[in-house]
Amino acid sequence: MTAAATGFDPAEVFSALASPRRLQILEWLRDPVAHFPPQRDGDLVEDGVCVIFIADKLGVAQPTATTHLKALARAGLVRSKRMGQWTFYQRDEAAISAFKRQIESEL
Amino acid sequence: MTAAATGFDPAEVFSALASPRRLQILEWLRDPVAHFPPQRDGDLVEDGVCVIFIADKLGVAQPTATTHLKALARAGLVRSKRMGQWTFYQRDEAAISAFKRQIESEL
DNA sequence: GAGGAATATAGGTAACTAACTATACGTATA
DNA sequence: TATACGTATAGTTAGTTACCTATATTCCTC
Repeated sequence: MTAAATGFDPAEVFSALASPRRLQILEWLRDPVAHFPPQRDGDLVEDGVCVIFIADKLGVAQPTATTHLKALARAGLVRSKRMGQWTFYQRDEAAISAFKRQIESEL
Repeated sequence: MTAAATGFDPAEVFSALASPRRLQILEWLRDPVAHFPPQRDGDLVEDGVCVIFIADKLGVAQPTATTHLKALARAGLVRSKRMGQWTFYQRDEAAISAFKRQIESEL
């Protein structure tokens, strides 16, 4: 019931979080302006951060970063926004808060 | 700093939680009396639940259950207590609460 | 001290994950 | 319209994980 109600599969969310790389991404995305350079197209805060910035900062190839970001998105922790040739990723704060509440009561 | 202060490696704890089996174990251990038969040696609540009960209820072989339980113990979520030939496992509520607080502030 | 019981360890296999390179796809620009 | 750029997908490889069976270890009991 609870999983269906919130839309979370707890094991999937925990799997997404079970990676230093992905935890690092989530931390950076808490304050994109502090961690990434300005973007030409798309606002760091309003739209999110483009894949290449994240790949570079992580020190991994772009497809690897895409995989990590899609894992976070599948878990519901981040949202992606496609704008032209860019895909911007940002935290889904509402979903993250909902997940925290679920942990608080169920763990 | 935070990880060292609490003793948690967040990625390791999340890895431990990234398994339906292990989440199930943690849930059962919230109320051992409701989920397991009485034990001859060792109190379900005071001492914890023996490995075989957990293996049987999970429907896996005993070594598999041991592996899951050691993963939870390494993450700090459960404590094991050896009494004679039995090893009893119980939740470490203080550690679980500390982890929840860490998530609340850091995630 | 021999046998049995509970747990741990060892060893093996199948499935999954993380990383890479190469390439395809879609959009913008020259 | 050709080219370049950002992202996604495909394919490969190495490492990890989950499970099993078999066996070792430890402890209790007779």
